Amino acid sequence: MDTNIGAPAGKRPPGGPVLQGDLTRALEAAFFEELAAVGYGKLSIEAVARRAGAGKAAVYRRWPSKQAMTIELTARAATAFVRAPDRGSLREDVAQFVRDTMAALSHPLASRIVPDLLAEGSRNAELADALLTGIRDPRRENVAQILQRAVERGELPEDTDLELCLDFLVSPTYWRLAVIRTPVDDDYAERLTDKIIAALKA
Amino acid sequence: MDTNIGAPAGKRPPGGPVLQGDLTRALEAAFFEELAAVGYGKLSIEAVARRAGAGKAAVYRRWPSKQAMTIELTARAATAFVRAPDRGSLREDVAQFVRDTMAALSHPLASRIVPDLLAEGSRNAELADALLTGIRDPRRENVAQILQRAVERGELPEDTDLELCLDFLVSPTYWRLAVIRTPVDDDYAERLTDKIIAALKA
DNA sequence: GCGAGACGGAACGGTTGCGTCTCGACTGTC
DNA sequence: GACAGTCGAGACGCAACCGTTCCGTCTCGC
Repeated sequence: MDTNIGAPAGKRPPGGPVLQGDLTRALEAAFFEELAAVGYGKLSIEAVARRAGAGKAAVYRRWPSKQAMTIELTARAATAFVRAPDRGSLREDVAQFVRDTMAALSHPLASRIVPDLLAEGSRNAELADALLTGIRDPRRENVAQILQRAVERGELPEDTDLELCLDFLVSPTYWRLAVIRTPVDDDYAERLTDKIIAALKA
Repeated sequence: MDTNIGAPAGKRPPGGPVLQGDLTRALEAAFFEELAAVGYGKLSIEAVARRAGAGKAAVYRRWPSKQAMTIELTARAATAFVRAPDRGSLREDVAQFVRDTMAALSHPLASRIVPDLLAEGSRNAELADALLTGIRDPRRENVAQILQRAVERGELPEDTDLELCLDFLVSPTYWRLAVIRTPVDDDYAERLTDKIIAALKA
């Protein structure tokens, strides 16, 4: 299974001791697999090391705690998915955004990990902060650009309610793939896009 | 804090030994509080008993396991929120549904517990089954009635995509209150209703 | 007011994970 | 080829929780 969420890591930290990059990557993959398998609450460092075929010390040499490991790795993984280039029209921008979101949430690990971390965020302020600034804010900004471009093109009215429209752009896809976990096809994406645009314009 | 999610319980099981109803209710309240505080994965029977000021045996006398306790209590709590009476028009039906959903998800315990259990459901098939048949299916049926009534009134076309419309009815509210956890006001509910209806009709 | 049994509390042996530490083995650099 | 540092493995003491069992007390229905 593809467990490579986000960018690979080399030897880190830059000025510190030389850790084996292969092992670092193996630990990162093991972390995400374990996180998807048991959830943040029951995730143990021991299990991550075991899954990677490593000793516990190899983990503690790289990250001081489960929370620090989670924050660093998820933040890095999330930023790999941020971009929303201008495709010329609101219809195409939204369609592409929906496809991108579906692709991200169709990842078998991501669709289990994301809801779990969000739920954990409601009880763990530091983790919530990291998720907000590392994932929600950049995504939100990108999505806002889609709407702003549409306003400039005259496809949406000047007084468009950005806040509300942002919710509409993401929520149906998230609901479908990460909450009720029902698979989608290309046709669904098309029909969903039509309805989203109708909502944005209302 | 109001921790009374769902209906109260008397002495149960009906034909079994006589358990103290007050204690049963205290244990149920403690269960939901603990579930909201630490999540399903880290919830321990010891902590529930401790929170209720009871011995562990008092819990095990009532429920054989954490999973059984969760399934019984959440299913009971959820069915307390199921109804969608005909209010005469699609606009009013949707507005009421949005208000009901917001009220349910604004409960400080529910907004933490629901996402947590849904995330847990992705790794626990039995729990997922219970949530689906106990919560999703009845809710889904009720929401479908709103749409069917609208079709009969001629407010929606005959070939309305029920599946897709169902997603649109719930997802923005869930997203807002349970995922990004941003409070809403009455005005937000009104504007949200308008956009939902625009999406349904598209 | 009697007896059954539920009550809070505490202890049982067993499991799991914590974070630290110590092995001997291996690796990469100079 | 010497040496510093990482490697897998796992033992360490500590803590939490598991589900069960036993106290002595108290509550309830009869």
